[in-house]
Amino acid sequence: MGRQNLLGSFEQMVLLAVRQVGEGAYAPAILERLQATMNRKVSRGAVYVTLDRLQQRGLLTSSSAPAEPGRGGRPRRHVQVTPEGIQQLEEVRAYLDSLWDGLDAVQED
Amino acid sequence: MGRQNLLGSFEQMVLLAVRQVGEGAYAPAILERLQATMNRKVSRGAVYVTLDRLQQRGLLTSSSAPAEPGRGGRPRRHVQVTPEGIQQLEEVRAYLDSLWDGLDAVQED
DNA sequence: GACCCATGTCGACAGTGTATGCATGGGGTG
DNA sequence: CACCCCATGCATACACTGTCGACATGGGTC
Repeated sequence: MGRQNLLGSFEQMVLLAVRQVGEGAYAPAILERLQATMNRKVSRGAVYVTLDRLQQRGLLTSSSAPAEPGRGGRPRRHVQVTPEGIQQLEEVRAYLDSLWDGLDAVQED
Repeated sequence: MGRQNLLGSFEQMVLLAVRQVGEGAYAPAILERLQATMNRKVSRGAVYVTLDRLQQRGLLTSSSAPAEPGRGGRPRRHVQVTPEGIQQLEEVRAYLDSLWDGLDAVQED
């Protein structure tokens, strides 16, 4: 069983975007942040599905915000990264950092 | 077609491990490096398959080394990351760095 | 040549990445 | 207040990645 899975690349980015957006983080805002960073289109569905899966794994929690005033729409789903989520983010980063170590200097060839 | 895919987490790690091992990089050595870094078991198959896929995408090249002396075995398959591979590694890292920006400082809450 | 070890390759299946399209809930407008 | 519209969210589908276990191959050793 791969129950010790690493976060995927996109999952990491979504979690990080959630943290960056902060307080009222919800899908559309996260999406925008992602697109701005990666400089390319990201589909809404991709974000929602990833958010769902992350939540099922306990890496983030969500709460339904009581509908925004102004232009209508369904109540927003606010998400927040859990400590566990933060921990996993840091874990992957540590691995990558460790593997990058020493590689920046010598750009072979 | 998702032909503009990001490197997955594991793919990144494999590519980085290849670069770290350097010259005679081949699966078992890469595997060992990976396990040491992640501090957990990684199956040999996972490494080989990933190496294959990465090669098919042109992110690394391989050459069959004329069998090692000493204790027998099949000829080793030496791999090397291509410039394109390096570029993609840097791209993902840039995105992640960008998203991490500002999150280390304030761990309030 | 029987056995063993180091490598490499296959095939299968779960998990992640991504897109398209449907569902829902209010706000305007006539 | 019926309808259209827009902002969100959700569901489905399918390709790509992550992982494993088992099988294949090629040389040493005895």
